[in-house]
Amino acid sequence: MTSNRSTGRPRDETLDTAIMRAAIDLVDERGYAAVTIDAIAERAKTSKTAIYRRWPKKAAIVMEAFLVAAEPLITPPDNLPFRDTVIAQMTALAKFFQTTPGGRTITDLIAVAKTDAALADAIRENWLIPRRTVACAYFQAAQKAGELRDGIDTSALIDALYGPLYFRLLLGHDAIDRSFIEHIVDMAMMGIAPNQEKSS
Amino acid sequence: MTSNRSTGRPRDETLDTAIMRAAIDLVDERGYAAVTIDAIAERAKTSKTAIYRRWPKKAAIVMEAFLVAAEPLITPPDNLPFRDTVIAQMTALAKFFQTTPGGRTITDLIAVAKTDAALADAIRENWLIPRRTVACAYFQAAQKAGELRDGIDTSALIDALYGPLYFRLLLGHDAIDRSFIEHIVDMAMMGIAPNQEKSS
Amino acid sequence: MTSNRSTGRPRDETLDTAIMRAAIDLVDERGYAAVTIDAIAERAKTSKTAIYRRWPKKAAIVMEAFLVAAEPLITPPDNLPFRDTVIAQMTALAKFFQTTPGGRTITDLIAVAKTDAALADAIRENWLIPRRTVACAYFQAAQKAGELRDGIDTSALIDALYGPLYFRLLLGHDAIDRSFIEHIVDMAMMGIAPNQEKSS
Amino acid sequence: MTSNRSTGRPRDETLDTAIMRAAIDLVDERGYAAVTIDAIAERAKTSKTAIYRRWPKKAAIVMEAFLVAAEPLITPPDNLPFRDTVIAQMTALAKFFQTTPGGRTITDLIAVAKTDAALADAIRENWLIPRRTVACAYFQAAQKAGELRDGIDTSALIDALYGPLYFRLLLGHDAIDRSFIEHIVDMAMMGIAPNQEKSS
DNA sequence: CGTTAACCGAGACGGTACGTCCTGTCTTTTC
DNA sequence: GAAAAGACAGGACGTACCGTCTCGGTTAACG
Repeated sequence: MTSNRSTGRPRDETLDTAIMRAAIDLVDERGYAAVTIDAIAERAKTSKTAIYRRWPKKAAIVMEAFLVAAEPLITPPDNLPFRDTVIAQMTALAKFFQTTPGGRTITDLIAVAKTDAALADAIRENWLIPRRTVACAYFQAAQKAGELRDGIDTSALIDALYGPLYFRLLLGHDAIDRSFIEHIVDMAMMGIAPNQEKSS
Repeated sequence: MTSNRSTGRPRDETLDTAIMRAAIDLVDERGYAAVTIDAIAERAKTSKTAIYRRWPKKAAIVMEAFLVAAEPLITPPDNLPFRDTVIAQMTALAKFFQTTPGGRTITDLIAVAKTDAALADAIRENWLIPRRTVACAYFQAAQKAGELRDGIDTSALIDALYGPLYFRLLLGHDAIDRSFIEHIVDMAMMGIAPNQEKSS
Repeated sequence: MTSNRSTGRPRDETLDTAIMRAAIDLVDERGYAAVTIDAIAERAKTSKTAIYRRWPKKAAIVMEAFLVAAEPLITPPDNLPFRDTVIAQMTALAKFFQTTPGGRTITDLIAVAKTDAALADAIRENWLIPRRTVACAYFQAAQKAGELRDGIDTSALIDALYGPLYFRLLLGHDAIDRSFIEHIVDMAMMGIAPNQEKSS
Repeated sequence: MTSNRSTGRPRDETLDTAIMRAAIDLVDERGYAAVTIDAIAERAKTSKTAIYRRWPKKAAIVMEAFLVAAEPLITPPDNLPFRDTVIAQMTALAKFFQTTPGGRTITDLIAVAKTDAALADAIRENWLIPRRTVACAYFQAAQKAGELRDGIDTSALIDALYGPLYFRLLLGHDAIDRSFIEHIVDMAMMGIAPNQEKSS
């Protein structure tokens, strides 16, 4: 046990959420780099001390706030057809990224993670891997059910589907809309589907 | 011609390259965030003045240095078969990203671009779009030659191929090796190839 | 009471004096213009932040340091004869100017004050006027006691006595010694003394 | 002979005056410290090069400009009474200091001279000593003519008269007007005049 | 029911980098 | 060879944040 601290003034737990709320709002308003700890403290009507007592650095606050803001893991419903399930999942993710303060934050975090190994680990372990695990399970089930041809690397498949989405999100060179998602899925699908024949 | 300024001491053009060289080396050694303008000036044996006369901020120096380093990368598509050509291009890009100082820099630039609109524009216009244009032309030629089935959005195709690559590059959750590239290409290929037949 | 600020970490008051000490020593060693804020911070073993929190500019630091150094200089006029009192005061001032770090500083301050109205005000209000007020009171008492002839403008008298002293101090064209002070006083005295008669 | 340079483009002698004019005007407008060499060059519609070819530093330009602007040495007319002559000389000096750009500059020069020994020398040799020499001669003649009592140190007398004037000029604590000058002269006079008697 | 210990706010602390400004020198073309 | 234009190295400026610290003052559970 790390601490069974019993005496002393207990932490004000409303502060945790107030700080994360302030952090994620400010990041959404100004962009990650332009947000200072002082500004977060001011917005949350608290002090730097209270913040540093909870998190070691800005990235950690924003990371936790992002995870809280993120939708809980959704296991894909089994009843829909394969294509519809994949499109629904990708659409939900795109919507989260594009319409919520928390979602817009992930790109900043990914960006900063390039110079912050601890943050990179946190993103992978708390965001990426859980989602990949779910997706992987779904695809392997589909594979077993004969919906995917043999020889598909499910890990590469996940990247083939979600990679383009993150790519446009991070580079911003083109829209992430229904049409784009369908194109990506269909291009993958027809390669994934078994039983295809080709004339050379 | 941008300027026909004739009087006054001309700029020392060796300084331009010296500064960019220093910048990109330092970024490679210490990481983008840890590099200061003073350090660049010292490494390039010049002064901050000379640097600020040329570029408005660190990102601009590094961006130009990156572009110079990446210049020789554009290889005209050769006469190989479609699949080989695509794999060769992607492999070359992956190699640039992973083995050269300039290449390792792009992720930092993409990161910073999230809070620097001018840099984001610069990346799109000077790096991304030129490459996409070349790729687009290649794919459209292939389409005309009957190597792609109808209905393929070449823009989405580019993202389907390169998106996964950038995705792993930026998130670092898995390796970018020969096998991965082949998986991505093959998944795309088999959906792209015309004349396929499927039994549902 | 200047402030009843109660919260927050209190200022380290030893820093105030350490900074002023460093400032005035450096000015004495190198001359006002050659002293930098960084050098003061280094000498005082503190940071620029701490200095700028207290004073807005170099002149303000040095001004306050000068005043602190000059504080003990104000000696109440004693019971000596008029001429002796005046000579004693002028000698004390000359000695302060010529032999102490703080005293040598005043000329630099007067210099800078020519392009710094706030400093000029500070010098007048905190240095010049207090001393003139004391001197003025002394001369008016003497006037009442019949030691000065009527029609003497005490303000002009002060300038007549101290003006030559500052003049030589600032221009440095000649020595400020006992003999000079006596000459000045005697020239003034004989014009000031009422009812004087002289035999050639 | 220093140089009988015959070849090459001759110096543009109008530039000398243009630069000095610009320098002294700018000092008058903004104060010595706020004037930069670049600003002088711009105002004089010339370049820094041309300035540095002529003078080694800002102080030297301004010093020479001041001397040019200063009235030529005036030997006091013999025909006036002693008191009138002295008052006329002091009034002329006060007027120069207070109403002309050049005159307002001297205080800045004296100020800067405290940290510039070469300038201090220049001021003494080119401004102060010539004037003191003339005044000294005048007072010694007066002394011989019996207008001054014995034992007067003419050097101290000059300081007693002009010191208060420079003092008010430099400190700016009070006006330099006709009344002030008369007070100073009269206080000195009555001490200087031999054999004087006073009623009441 | 007082002690105790951690919390809270406010803000000072040492430190680092910033981007600007000025200095005095230099390098080039033009006159 | 001077003039003009402007680039050059160097160095101080004053500002902004960082992450740490020191205060006076809560706020509960423990004893």
